[in-house]
This record gives sequence, C-alpha cells and structure tokens, in this order.
Amino acid sequence: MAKLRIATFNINGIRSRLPALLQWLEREAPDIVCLQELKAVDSAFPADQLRAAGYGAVWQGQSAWNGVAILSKGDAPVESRRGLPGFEEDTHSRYLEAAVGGVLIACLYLPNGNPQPGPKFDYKLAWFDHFIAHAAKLFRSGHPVVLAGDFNVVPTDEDIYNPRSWLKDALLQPESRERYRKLLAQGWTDALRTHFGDERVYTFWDYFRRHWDTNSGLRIDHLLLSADLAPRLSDAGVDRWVRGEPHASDHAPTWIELDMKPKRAPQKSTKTKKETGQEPAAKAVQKMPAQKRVRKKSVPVGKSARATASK
DNA sequence: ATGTCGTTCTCGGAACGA
Repeated sequence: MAKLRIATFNINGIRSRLPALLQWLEREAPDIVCLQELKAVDSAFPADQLRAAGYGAVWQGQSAWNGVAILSKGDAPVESRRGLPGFEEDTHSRYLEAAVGGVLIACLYLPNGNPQPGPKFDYKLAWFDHFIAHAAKLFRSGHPVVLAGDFNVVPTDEDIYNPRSWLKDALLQPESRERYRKLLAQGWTDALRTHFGDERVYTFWDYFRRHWDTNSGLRIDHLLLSADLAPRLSDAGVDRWVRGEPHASDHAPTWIELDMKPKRAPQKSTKTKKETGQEPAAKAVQKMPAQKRVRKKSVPVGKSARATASK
C-alpha cells in the first residue's frame, strides 16, 4: 500500500455517534483514525463493532469527558505511550501514541481552555507546554511521526470565518497561538495549511447560531508532519459531508494522504517482499504485527523513509 | 450573556463542559 490515509475526528461522544462513525469508516475507509472526545469509559468503547468493521483500536477512555483512540485497518496499532511524560498528575484522557504502518501516530485532545482567563485556561497552557516538550523529542528522534488531533487552537485569523465574536475565546488567545507557532517552529509541517495554501478550510462548526448552515467554521483539528513525512504529503481534505448528516458531531473528519513509496525508487524496482515491514520507525514499530504482509498487491515498501532524508 | 449539544445523576430536568 503506497498511500496511507490518516484522519483525525473529534467524535463528541462515541456511543451516540457510533452509527455515524461506522458509516464514515465504510464510505471513506481511512487507514488510520485518531478519535477525540470519546466521552466513554474504557469498558464502553465499541471495540467489537469496530473490529467487525475491519478496524483494530487502542483507546484511553474516561467517564463523561475527553477520551482518545487510535484505529487502524486490520491489526490494532501498537501503543507506545498514554499520557504526556512529566505530566503524570494529569487526570484527563487526552494523549495516546501508537505505531501503525511504520509511522508513529500521536493522537491528542488539547484542552479547550474556556473560560479564559482562569484555571481551565491555565490548564490548557500547561498541557500545551508539556506537549511541546514531548513533541520536540519526537521530532528530534527522526522517526516518521504524525501529530493529529483536536488542538483547540485557531492558528491565525485565516482559520476562522470571522474572529470578531471569538476574540475572548481560549481558542484564539495569543498565548494559545504562540504555543502553536512554537510547536511548528520545531520543524513540523501543518499539513492542511500546506495543502490548501491561501484557501479557507474549516474542521469545526459549533452547534450555535446556525454556524454550519452559514459555513461559519474554525480550523482547529490539525495534522502535523515530521521532516521526513512532509515531502510525502500527497493529498488532504475535510469530510464535510459527515458534518452535514443528521445528529452529527460539531467536528468533521480531517485527513491527509501520505505517499509511502520509497523516495527514490530502486532502478529495477525489484525489492523482495521480505524487505517490507522492516522500517525502523520506533521501538514500538518493531513489536508491531506485520499487518502489511496481507497487502500482497502493494508496491514494495523498500527501506526507511529516512534513508533518503537529509539529516 | 447567548446559542446547542452529549454527558451524568437520576428517572424529569438541571448542571456541566465545550
């Protein structure tokens, strides 16, 4: 499989939204999915239904609020971390990390932070700072990494229909935006912004004030790519049709497609199948079941993406 | 402040978070 499609979707309650989730999975068939706002305890996660739909999963639930999961076609992702390092006192389920298909996937649900100022906003900034510190390590590791999730940050005024009524919102505060910039300054590529250029693109339309009907949206769901993955970005989009369905989440699934073919194809392109599934993405990758073996029709994966990347 | 959801606690409807 040369193309890897990775999506992030704040589902806003996986129990009440399961039919919508299954419908979307069937129709769009993403390879990897990061979910946020499960609003369900671990035992209520619909692992069986997802398995029946062809997806393995890892998840970190919590009663009533938060909750994150990573799904992958076929075998479940290999979890490498839950919760942010150095933030063990955090009681919210907001961060899950796993290896899938030779890529390390970080699924995050950054705190909303409203009302602002106040303790919730302080928590948002503290969480963000811990995440930035961890992201720096991930970036420096040189592994192929995607940071995907609901960042609860509108990066610029070009990422919202009109900032006027949101100026006091935590999603637009200078402190939030500054941290997002600081994160990108580590070297990450904002995939949606890179793909769409100057074009407006939204991922969230709140339930209030007919914002969906008037396309009054915000771009707060992001996918950030490590250095070696950035040149592999081949497509990106937002599955807006999901937001338009009855009983929808206030977010729409947001996705990227990565071309995982070797950057420089070997002259005769005759790599053996034995060479697939050996990409050293992370320690967890090495423990990962060789799920891609079933994809017999796929183009050989070849060596590591890093083999051609300059250091 | 408001708007509208999904959740909990409890069994109708408030409170909370977003």
